[in-house]
Amino acid sequence: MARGEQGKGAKRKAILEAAVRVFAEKGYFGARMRDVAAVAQVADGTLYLYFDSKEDLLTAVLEEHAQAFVERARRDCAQLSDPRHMLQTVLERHLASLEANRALATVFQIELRHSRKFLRRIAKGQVSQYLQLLQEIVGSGVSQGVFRRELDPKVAARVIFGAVDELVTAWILAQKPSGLKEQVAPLLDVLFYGLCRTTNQEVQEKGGNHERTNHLTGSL
Amino acid sequence: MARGEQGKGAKRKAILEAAVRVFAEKGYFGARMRDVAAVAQVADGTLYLYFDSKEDLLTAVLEEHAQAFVERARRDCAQLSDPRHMLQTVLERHLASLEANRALATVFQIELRHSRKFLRRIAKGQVSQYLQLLQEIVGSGVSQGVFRRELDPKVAARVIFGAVDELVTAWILAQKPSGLKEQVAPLLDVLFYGLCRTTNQEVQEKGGNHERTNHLTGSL
DNA sequence: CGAGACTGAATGAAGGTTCAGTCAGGGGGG
DNA sequence: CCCCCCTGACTGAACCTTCATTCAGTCTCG
Repeated sequence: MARGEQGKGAKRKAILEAAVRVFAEKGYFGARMRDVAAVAQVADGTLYLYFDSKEDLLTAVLEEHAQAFVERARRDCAQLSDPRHMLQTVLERHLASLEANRALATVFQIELRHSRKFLRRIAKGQVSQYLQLLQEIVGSGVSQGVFRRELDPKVAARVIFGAVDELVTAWILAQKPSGLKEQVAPLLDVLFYGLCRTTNQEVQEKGGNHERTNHLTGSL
Repeated sequence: MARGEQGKGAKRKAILEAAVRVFAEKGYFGARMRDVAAVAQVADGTLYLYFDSKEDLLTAVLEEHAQAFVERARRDCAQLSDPRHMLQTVLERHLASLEANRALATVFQIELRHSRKFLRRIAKGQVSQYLQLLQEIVGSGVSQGVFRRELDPKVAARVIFGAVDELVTAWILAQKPSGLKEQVAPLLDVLFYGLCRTTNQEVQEKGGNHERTNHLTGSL
């Protein structure tokens, strides 16, 4: 075996990468298995040596990337104690990893939501683990007294997730691919401090203190 | 003419409603035109007397509902002066109208994201108008001094949109359709006041003041 | 030579769209 | 007043394209 240039899973990996590109470009239903095969430089039938079906192929793409992401995010968080840092790290990773692979990002933002079937399957698995992680971060922030006591961690986690998700979708749809990582700062600013001017702040801070975004150096 | 029981556009309307139901149940690509025809109690060919194609049918569903929604939201806002009230009203309407028609909500949350093509078309139109409205609300909040000066209205609008959107998607995917409107309060709580405990609040308010949510009766 | 990886033309199902026909109403002529 | 024909909305069976998937065969390595 190992006819190809490299190791064993090389062909499988090639197919997965081709799938990301083709799914990203045409969408799941618009993508032809033939196209995937062509991009992977493989015969049509070969796809079926590695994946049971088109659906299985998409699922594999989604699950493997999502799983890797959530695992890494968890590992990163384990090293930190301040929930604000955790959130920053996780969101930075989230945006950076999608920014690094626009095709993959497209598949995640668009194809993942394709049908209730896919959404449910993935939502039950990886995405819910991601939400779970966010929820835990919020929860620990609350119990540490860093985050507000009144928060509903479930809703807060969804707000965070939805916000990042929306930024990514906007980035995907934009023709001029501006930076994504750069949006972490303003995003965190809104998430941490909200829209409203606190009554207490009403008078203080007059100057153009636009560097509120650098919160992580202030306290703690 | 007017063979049907009612007025002219009755058949067209029936088809649109049927389309919402079928698209919601099976997804765009899973939906059969035959099913739509059957639900609308109309022959297959009749669909093509009113709509050019399957794609045209989905587009019509999406655009007509979205347009109506944005228009109403704008009208509502025109009656209000406090941007917090505006936000509350708009989000309440958003959640309430989708809660009232789960099938429509499904189409919006899932089918709208089906392909870059649809997403782009709608995103350029109705959705961007919605984002525009949110951005204006944030902007006026900032200039009125109700919202923080440091906000990036564009990012803030996306955060708001993403948050609501995510709540709706979660609701769609949940098998037990719990209330959606009820989530407006905790949502606004997070959006208005953010995650972080303000340093000033550190000491004050100890009691179980879980009614922070009732912000709209406090100041202003 | 055998085993297994790989090929790609052939297959069969599916389903969007078409279009030749049906039918109900109405208007005009007998 | 009745009948007949015309109009056009409506019908739905058939068409035809488009793929996902299969499998009989080829190729290569050990």
